Amino acid sequence: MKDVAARAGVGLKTVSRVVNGEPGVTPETERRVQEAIDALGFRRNDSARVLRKGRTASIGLVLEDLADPFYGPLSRSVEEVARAHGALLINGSSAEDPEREQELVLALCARRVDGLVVIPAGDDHRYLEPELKAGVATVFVDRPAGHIDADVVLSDNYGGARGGVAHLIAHGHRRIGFIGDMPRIHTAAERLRGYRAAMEDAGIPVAGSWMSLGVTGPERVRRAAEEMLTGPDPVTAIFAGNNRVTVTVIRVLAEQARRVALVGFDDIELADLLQPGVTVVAQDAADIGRTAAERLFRQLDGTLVTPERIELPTRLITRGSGEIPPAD
Amino acid sequence: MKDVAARAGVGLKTVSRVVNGEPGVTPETERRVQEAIDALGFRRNDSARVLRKGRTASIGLVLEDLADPFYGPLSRSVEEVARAHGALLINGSSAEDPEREQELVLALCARRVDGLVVIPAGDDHRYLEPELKAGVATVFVDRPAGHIDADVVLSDNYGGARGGVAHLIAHGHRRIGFIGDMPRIHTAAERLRGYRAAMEDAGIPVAGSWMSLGVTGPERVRRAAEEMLTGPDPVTAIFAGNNRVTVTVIRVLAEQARRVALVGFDDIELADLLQPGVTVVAQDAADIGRTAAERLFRQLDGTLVTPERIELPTRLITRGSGEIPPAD
DNA sequence: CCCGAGCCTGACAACGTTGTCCAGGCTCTA
DNA sequence: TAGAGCCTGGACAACGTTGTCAGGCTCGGG
Repeated sequence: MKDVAARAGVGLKTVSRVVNGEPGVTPETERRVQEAIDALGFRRNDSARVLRKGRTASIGLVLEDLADPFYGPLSRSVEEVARAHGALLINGSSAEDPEREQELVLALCARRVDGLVVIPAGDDHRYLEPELKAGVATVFVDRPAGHIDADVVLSDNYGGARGGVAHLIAHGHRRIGFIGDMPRIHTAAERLRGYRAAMEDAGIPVAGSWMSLGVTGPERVRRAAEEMLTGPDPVTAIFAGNNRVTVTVIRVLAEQARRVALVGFDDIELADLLQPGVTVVAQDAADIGRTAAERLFRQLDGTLVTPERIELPTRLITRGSGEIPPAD
Repeated sequence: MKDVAARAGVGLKTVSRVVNGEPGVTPETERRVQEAIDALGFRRNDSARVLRKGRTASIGLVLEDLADPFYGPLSRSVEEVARAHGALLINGSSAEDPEREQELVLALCARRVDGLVVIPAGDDHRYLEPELKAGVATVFVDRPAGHIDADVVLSDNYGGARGGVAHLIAHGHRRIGFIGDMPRIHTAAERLRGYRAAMEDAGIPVAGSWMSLGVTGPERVRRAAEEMLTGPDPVTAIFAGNNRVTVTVIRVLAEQARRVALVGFDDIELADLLQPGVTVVAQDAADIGRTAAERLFRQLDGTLVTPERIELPTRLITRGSGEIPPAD
């Protein structure tokens, strides 16, 4: 900028004015400055700008895994909202590791992002307290924050799972299996709670062998599914706790002789083209992201003060697999 | 930092030393400083640090659409490499709009990212020349840069498409349709070229009605597919130019009475579970991202100087749909 | 002709950090 | 015991930008 000023024969501040489109510059002067800028290939240094102004016009997004199809649309919708507010998006994957989450979040805070959208991996977020006090807007997504009071936007995991399992029960099933993630993950716990509630509503006692918790990785899901299908009290239907589980269960069921019903939590692409189509409890990732990001910017506006918990409804999409009657 | 220094009763520089783990501080002093840091919830301001040091330890990733399943694994692998180098990832979607691409890239340059990974939307990147000269490491991905000399990492689109079409020809097809994106997109053009080459290799003249170019959006793809299936010279097989096209074509074919062969470019999830399984020419998005990011950091190291074009091989995965014989 | 109002413009400090340099106190050796 | 050398700690400038403020200019009215 110094160079530009020198070349245009004007003061530093005048260049700054031109660069920022501030008023009070003669067209002639502006032309000279613009010319110098082009000639020198000058680009404003936003780091210095941030240092001076205090706002970075960027928000951080910490999620579990960018490669997971659930987070693609979510990131995208957060990005769109950010863009509408002139902000950039910095994002990182925690890989479901609390320590990595904290490391990422603090790195983002050190960058002085204006706000944070966090899909928590850990369950204690007290480390964020100084940042919150310092004015970093924060919205948690998909799972609530631990030990601090903060905005959270999530799906109705409990209600969705309950509805999905009730759907299976309505189609005559009583021996229904549940395969889900580690219950320390909030969504997994809530979906399990929904499963139990639906079973209890119908007065069906749940056998321990019907529930497989903390199961991750295709091989373990496969083993869990096979066990509940061939065990002493074999299930006639399976409720899959998330999209990764659903996919593996589909593979397992395709190998089975008897027809087993399936309802999965989270929609998956092409679910309607499979034979049978996969019935799912769908959540709208884009909507979740948009809602969270909008709340974030309202926090920044000052429009929003009190932390709130926003639960978005899920939708049961029937496509065939959930309507298969029990085979016993 | 000033406050911390005051509270600990030491000089500014000493705090800086503690924060950065520099040697030359007595354990006792360090303890006092650490205590003050904790008490005040101090976090180093990286903007100021960047301003002083010149490096931001962040890289920008500009892609077409974060929500596209092809880019999820790509982003993730870029992120992993960045993480290994202690850098954060800022990313944005160009939505296939050249202007938005430029806007994003320049915003990232203004942030002084150390490097850029760009999946180009436009075909003229001369606007980047001053930045390149200023030392911003840049790697293009998936498509080459326009009018500038820069690193590019991409799949062998030509060879992959040619192989995929040859596969159909080997199974007896002669009337093979091609549905692809706008030929101004490099990948689309290359795949089209591969299609033509395979047809020519087999001595098959291509009817104009077999090629549908610049087709985007499910409705238009659907119409294109239906036209080439029911037209005057109906095709017995379709080569789909990208994953979005493939998905729509699958839907259309599922509604057809006669069996039509299909090979798609890009793998899609659950392709093996469909009836029939979908034969695809797969590219390894994670590998592409990793290769690009590694080149980027080698540019930053100074290990790499001359721009290069790196073509990664594709892989034909046969699952059934591409092995259907012609139905006429 | 003088004065005040209004418009451009530029000098300067400040944002928070780090690199450079120097001072003071200490230990060790001759 | 004096001098050399090391270790610790601090003062200061600089990174590139912007907010503040004041100076100089023009113009119109009295």
